[in-house]
Amino acid sequence: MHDHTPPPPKDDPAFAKHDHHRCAGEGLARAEEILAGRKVRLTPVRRRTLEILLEDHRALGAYEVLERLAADGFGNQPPVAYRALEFLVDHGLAHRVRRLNAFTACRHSGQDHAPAFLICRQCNAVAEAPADAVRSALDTTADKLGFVIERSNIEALGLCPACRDAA
Amino acid sequence: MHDHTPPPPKDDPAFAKHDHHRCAGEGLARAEEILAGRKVRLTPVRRRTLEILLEDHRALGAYEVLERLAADGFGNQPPVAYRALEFLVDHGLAHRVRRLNAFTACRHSGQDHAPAFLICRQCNAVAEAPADAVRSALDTTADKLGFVIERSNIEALGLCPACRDAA
DNA sequence: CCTTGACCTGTTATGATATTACATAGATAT
DNA sequence: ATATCTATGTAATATCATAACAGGTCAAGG
Ligand SMILES: [Zn+2]
Ligand SMILES: [Zn+2]
Ligand SMILES: [Zn+2]
Ligand SMILES: [Zn+2]
Repeated sequence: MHDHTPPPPKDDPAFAKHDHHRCAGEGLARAEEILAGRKVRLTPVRRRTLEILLEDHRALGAYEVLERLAADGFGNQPPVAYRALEFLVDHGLAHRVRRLNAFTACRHSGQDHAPAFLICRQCNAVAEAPADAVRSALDTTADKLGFVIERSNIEALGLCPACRDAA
Repeated sequence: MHDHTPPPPKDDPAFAKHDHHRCAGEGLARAEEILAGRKVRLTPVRRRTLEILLEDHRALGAYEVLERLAADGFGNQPPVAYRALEFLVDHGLAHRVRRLNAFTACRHSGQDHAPAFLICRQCNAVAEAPADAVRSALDTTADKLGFVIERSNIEALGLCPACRDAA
């Protein structure tokens, strides 16, 4: 007789070793595809901002992004970063993580969308978890009160698999 | 022949006319009960802060609270408000609404807890919706990735029943 | 009683996050 | 080429939040 062990957890790229160079490259490529359809431009600042966010599966504060941009020869005043970030968020290429007052690259540009964020308090990794079930539960809840949801943010703080094991 | 219309939505107090004087009074009374058990004090500033939050089913920014406190003869520097608010949040008598950088009185002190917030973008009402189903969906989602949730915030922006009807 | 120590309040100063307003430059369309 | 729209840069300011310290209140233990 053999055990029916539960299926091993499927790690999110944010929490597992992976070919991140490729991961980031794909993010950028997908962004270009998506924007090509719309009549908007992925200008140098915007592109660079996205690259910066894609470097890591973390969320960066606007000022952190700004420093990087300034170092790359772009403007060094807050609106430079905030505008580029707003553009990315508006086009679904990045998300704002309210709990952290920070921004993170979207890892599912175009698809799915309406993620839940899982934030590791130890290593600061931010994963975008599929949230269809969560959204649907939330919609049902709101519906019972006659409330119409337009936008929502679902964010959880805790420990990623690696940091939990290390503890 | 009669219609089987779906059951009417059960309004949250935040969205419906109700005896708010009583609603606020109960909030304060419940706070006293809860704190009585613990060895902490509901000092004048703290009590007044809670009263201010209870006045309305809205979320108030810390500086808004501070103004009110100062007008009542308390200190007029940010820590005065932030400390009182932190105390209330720590003891489950108020919640922080991250989307608004603001605080709202808890309407279910002691009970349940781990609400989802429904924020009306029109009238600014904030309702605390029961979030058990949502949390459970979120836990399941996190579990699949091996992530352990410690705290989470679930907030939705949209239109309350009244404002939706008005539109 | 009166000292001690915990806790609370007040104040100063500063840090962190975000937006408004305006000027200039670049792209697009006629 | 010119008008128009969009994007960028900068200055100034608004908004949100915390650190550090000084003084006051109060209850417990001597
Ligand atoms: Zn990656
Ligand atoms: Zn981690
Ligand atoms: Zn009420
Ligand atoms: Zn409303």
